[in-house]
This record gives sequence, C-alpha cells and structure tokens, in this order.
Amino acid sequence: MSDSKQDLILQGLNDAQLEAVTTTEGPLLILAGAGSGKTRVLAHRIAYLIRSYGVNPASILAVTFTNKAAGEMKERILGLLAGASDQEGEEAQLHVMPGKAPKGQVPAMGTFHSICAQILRREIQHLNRANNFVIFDTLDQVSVIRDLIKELSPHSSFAPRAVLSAISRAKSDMQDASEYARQVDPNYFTDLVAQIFPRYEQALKANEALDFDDLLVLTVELFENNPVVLAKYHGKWQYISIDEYQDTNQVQYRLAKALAREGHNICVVGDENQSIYGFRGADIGNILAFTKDYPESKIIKLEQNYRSTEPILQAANAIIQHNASRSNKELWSARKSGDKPLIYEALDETQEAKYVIDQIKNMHNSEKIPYEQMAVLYRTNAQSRAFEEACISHNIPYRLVGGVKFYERKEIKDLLAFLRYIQNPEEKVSFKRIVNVPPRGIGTTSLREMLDWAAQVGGLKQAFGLLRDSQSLDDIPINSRGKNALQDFAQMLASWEEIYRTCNILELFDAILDSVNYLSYINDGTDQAQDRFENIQELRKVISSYTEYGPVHGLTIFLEESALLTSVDEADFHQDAITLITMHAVKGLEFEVVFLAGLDEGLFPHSRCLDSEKELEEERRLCYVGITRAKTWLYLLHTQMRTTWGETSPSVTSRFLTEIPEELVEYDSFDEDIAPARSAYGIALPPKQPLTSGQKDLQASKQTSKFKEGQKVRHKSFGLGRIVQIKGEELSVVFEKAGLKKLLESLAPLEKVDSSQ
DNA sequence: AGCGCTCAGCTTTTT
DNA sequence: GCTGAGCGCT
Repeated sequence: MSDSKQDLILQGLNDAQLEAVTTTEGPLLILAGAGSGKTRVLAHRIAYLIRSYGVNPASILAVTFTNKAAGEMKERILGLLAGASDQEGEEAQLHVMPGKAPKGQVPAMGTFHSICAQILRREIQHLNRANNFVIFDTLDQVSVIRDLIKELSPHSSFAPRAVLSAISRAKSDMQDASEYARQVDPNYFTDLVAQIFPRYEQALKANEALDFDDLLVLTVELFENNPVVLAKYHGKWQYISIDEYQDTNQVQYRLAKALAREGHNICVVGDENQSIYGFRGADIGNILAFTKDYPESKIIKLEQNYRSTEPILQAANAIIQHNASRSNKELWSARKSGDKPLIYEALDETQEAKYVIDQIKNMHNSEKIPYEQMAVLYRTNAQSRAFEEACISHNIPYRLVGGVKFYERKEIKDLLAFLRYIQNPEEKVSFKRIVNVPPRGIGTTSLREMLDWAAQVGGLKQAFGLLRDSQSLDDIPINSRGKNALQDFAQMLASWEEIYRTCNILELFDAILDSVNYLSYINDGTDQAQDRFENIQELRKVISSYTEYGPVHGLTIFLEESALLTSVDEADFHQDAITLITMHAVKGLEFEVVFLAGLDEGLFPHSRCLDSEKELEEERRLCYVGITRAKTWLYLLHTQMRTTWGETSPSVTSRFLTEIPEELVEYDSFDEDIAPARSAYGIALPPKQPLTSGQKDLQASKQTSKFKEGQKVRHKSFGLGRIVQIKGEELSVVFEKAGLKKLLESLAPLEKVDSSQ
C-alpha cells in the first residue's frame, strides 16, 4: 500500500467527511444532509478499509437503496483502489448486481432484498422451505389475494391491493397472522384481512414462493433462531454499512441488529428530513434509536451541501421549517449565488407539460444543458402521461422511471412465467398463467380438474409425471379433451426441463418461444404487436447476458435479479434523455435542472395525507427531497385546473408553495390578477381543436356570469378568495382561509374586489 | 373453449 | 382515460 494511493482516498474531503471515512471501528452514525456527499463518503470509507486496514473486501457488507447505487459504488471503490481519479462523470454500469460480481474478493453490496434473497437461496432449508423458491411480485401477490377474497368473502368489494398492503405492513412490522389478528382493531375490513392473512401465507408456502417481505422476515427468523447460521454470517461480514437508514422498517432494523455482532463495526447513514417511506413501515425512530442501541457510537454530521445553490437550499429549508419534527441540521452551500426558484402557474396539466418542455428546449439550445441533466418530478405516476405526450410531440428524448414496469408487461410476464414454472414446478400462479398460453384447449374446467387431481397425487410435478408415464390414463379424473391437451403440455414441459438441466438459459428461452410459437401468438396485426415483439427482443438480450452461468444456476440468478430490480435499476440511463420520475424514486439522484410538477393541494400533498399531521409531514419531507435534487435551476409548477379520470376540477395551490417566503422565489410572467396561463389559453386551444366538455362549459359560462375566472372576490363569511372556475351558475372559489368552495352565483354573498388593493 | 364487449375501479408513494 | 375482470355470445 503506497502513501500516494492512500492520499488519493482521503483527498478532497472536508473535515467531517474525513472523520467519517477514517472512523472504521465501532458503531458510527453519519447524519448526512441532502447533497452532502454521503455516497462519496461511503465509497471512500470502504476503499480506505481495504487499502489502509487490509480488510478483506469479502468481509464488507454495504446495503444500498437501489441496485444501481450498489453498482455505482462498486465502480467508485474499484476506481479508488486502482488509483483512478474519483471525479464525477463515471459511467454508471447497469445490471451490476451482487450475484453478477466478477470472481475474486469484492464487498457484498445490494439492497436489503437482494442480499437476503442470496442468503436464503443458500440457507432456507434450515427453515424447511425449498431452495428453488420463486419470488412473487405485486401482481402475483394480488392474484393470490384476489382468489382468497373470492373464496372467503365472495361479495365483499375490498380491493385486493388494500388487503395486500395491510398484510405487507404487518409483515414488515414482524407480525404474523395470529399476532395481526390479536393486535388490530377489529372491523369489517381487518376481520377479512385476518382471515386472508394465514391463508395467504399457506398459499405462498404451497407454491414454494416468497414475497418481498418474506425475503426480509425469513432472514431475520433464520438469524434469530439459528445461531450456527448467524455465526457463519458474523464471521463473513465484519464491516457493515447501511445507506438511507432513516427509511428502514422494523424487519430491516432487526436484520441490521442481528448482523452487527460484538465488534459492532456498523456504520449507518441517513437524514431524518428525507424519510419518505413511512407508508411501507419505515420508522424514523430507528435512526434516532441508533445511539441508544449502541451507546458507544460516534455521531458525525455532514452539513455542507455540494450540490445546490444557496437560493435552492433556502427554499428547501423554508419548507422543512414547517415540520414540527425535523432534524436540527443546517445545510449550507458554498455556491452562494444562483437563480431563485421560479414559480409558474399553468392553466392545466397539458399547459404545465408544454411549459416544461418549452423550458427544456430552451435550456438545451441556449444554455447547452444536456437532456440527461434535466428531470421532471411528480407525486404520482399518473402525472407522467402529460409529460410523455408533450415529449413525443416535441421530439424530446425522455426516460420514464417507474410506472408500468418492463417486467410487468403481459408478454414479459408470460415468458417469465414459463421460466419460473420450469425452475419451480409446484408454483401454481405461473402454472395457471401459462398452461393455456397460447390457447391449447385447457379451459377453466380442465384446469380445475387438473389442480384437484394434482393435490391428491402429491403435487403438480408428480401429476405431470403420471400423465406422461401412466399405463391407464382412464383413472385420471380429467375430461378426455383436457387430458389430451395436458398430456401434450406435459411432453413439452419434459423437454424444457431437459434443456434446463443441460443447456444455458438463452437456449431454454429460445426453445420455449419456439415450441409454443409465442411470437406468432403475439403477432395479432395490431400496433401493440410491434411493441411486444421489441419487448421480447429486449428480454432476450438481457437473458443472453446470463448464459455464462451455465444451466440451472443462470436461470436462478436471472429470475432473482429481475424480480428485485428497483424502478431506477430498470431505467436506461445511457442515452441523453430527460428523466420523468416520482419524487419517491428520485431519492439519491441529482440534476442541473429540476421541474417539480403538480404543486396542487390534494395532489401534492396528496389528498390521502391531508387529515394526518404525521403523513403531512412526510409529504413535506418528500417535497424537500424533490427540491434538493436540483443543482442550479429549480422550477415549481402548479395549475388552475386538472383532469383526473376524465373529470376536470379546479386546483388549489399547494401549501408547500405558499410556505416559501415570497422574497425567495420568482414568478414567470405571473400577474397578480390575470394569470399568464389565461392569456395563453386562446393561443394554446385554437377553436379548431375539439373541446372537452369542461372547456365547453368554460366557454359558455363566459357570457353569462358577471364574474370572470381569475377574479378576486370577497365572501361574507369565507373572506378573500379567487374564482378558479365558472360552470354556468356554479362558481368554484378558492378562499385564502377556507380553501375551495363551490357556490351558486345567484345565492352566494360574493362581491368583486378591486385588483389594485 | 374462446373471443370480444362492457363496466368498474382506479392513483399515492415501492421492494 | 386506462386496464382487467366478468359475462354473454359463437
């Protein structure tokens, strides 16, 4: 180890960062504000451990928030160790995941879920479960729960997803079905959940499947009940770091605790102000409890922000000030000068998108900002649509993060189901999906008969064996037509299983495509067919990168990694394109230019969070996360009206916007009384275009009302407000104190207010 | 058995 | 305004 290389690792760090990097022994809590260089610190710290302490890389475990982050950190560390410069602009390597690490000694890195999956793949037999378990994604879970609801409460109208999230919440709090039933407030809904919960767990077991929560829960169970296995991993991982610790839930917390053995070389990094996953059980309490759990722990605060300009930070700080509970860190930036955040009020979401795209074009052409340095952030995935359409019509390249995921598309799920079923022949969700795809004459009746019979003879695998080999098929209780079709299917299965055992995953994939004629099944002559075809080619390309693992193992690794990809992992960051992304998924990323769209009450903060102060504060932290993604330019957007589910209704400016003092922001051509979007209205919607019913109403209303939209008014009891929409007699008015009210013009005690006052 | 049409629910956020 | 479950027709 040369001094110059060690210098490189410590070079360019500020005092606090330096201390964090060189504090290697004992528990360490790093409170790292947004943009304070925590990723850099973590990478340098690991490089330092290896280079200066001679720690074996294989005895280091780093838990990251996405697999992409793990890949990037791995690159950085390798760069540092190789003596390369650690400057920005490293190529992010996609699909670098723990299972695919090159041979040799490397740290274990990945999300909690992917690390646990790997542990369970080796150890789950200690819990009497099958090693070839499949991982159920949300759609698989919903399908199981839908069946159970139908069975247990055929006429109930509860959404499977609501039941699922109740179960998932319980599991991430380490409650099993009976504990849930004991502890929950009984009502009609929770009674149903309590009934479904144990059946759902049984169904998973019967399918030899694990859901996302199981990966964590079972690993904790394994560690807490099996000292020998735990000792093995204690021996393996001496140095542990966990990123985004403020977003760990109860299971993850228990996992971290179990792993940090006597040496307590555990380093956690987090920021209370960026805790945004409370809805899935994350508990800020975990980061606060760290110093209690480890009394000898050291705390280091990183308070210098290297990312954003001071005006952007001021806006972020102004908003977070409104949270009663917040961390007392004061972020500061050396980038003192810069543009203030720019607020723009659009007429509706279409105009909002148009404005954003115009600005993006502008920035790209005149400021020479590459597209990849610009991002549009929003609260809900549904908002992406308007931006996608605007990008398409203005020829702006974009990448959509999240939304309908690649691996959730029908054709991809189909083909994955074939692979999954081959890996695990007892898994019925996949089986049901593929048994009649493409249609081969196995309908609901035959399927039911097959499943019933399989249950009697000891499982699907057994049943298919009998179907192939049996001398007297007459004994098999399936109608003859279905039986023939199932027999043919059994033959196909047998040939795939042979290929599975002897050939690589690509050969298996091609054999399936070929023997079921999947491509011609997909090709129905519609526009979608081409998309589907391309998706299949894309899938084939991904699969071809797993051939090196050989038979059996290649399929296991591929299925595991594809199931555990995060939305950020899935996105292609290689081309110069703007990013469309939710504020949840954007955590950890940064851009020169950030557009925060949809700052309307009910959307952001979301209506479901309005009646709980706790959830409202989480929304505010989400806003803080969004703002602090911006390095140099920040746009804050809201609308006057918005269309959801084909219904147009007036919007109310988000409280988050009004929480920023006026002197900290600027307005884009915003006139106090006549909003700019109104003047753009005529230009943007020439009469040639067909009008929606809402717009027609708006037009019609203009002649009859004595008020104008945008008009300031005073109401006898509600006080000052502004008219946002006129539909005939009905006025929608947003009051400063009372919020949105719908009033009848002929009855409401309303008077115009002079705009000059 | 399989296709196509209609209607309902949907949108918080994610592994 | 979209997806997908369910029903009815062939």
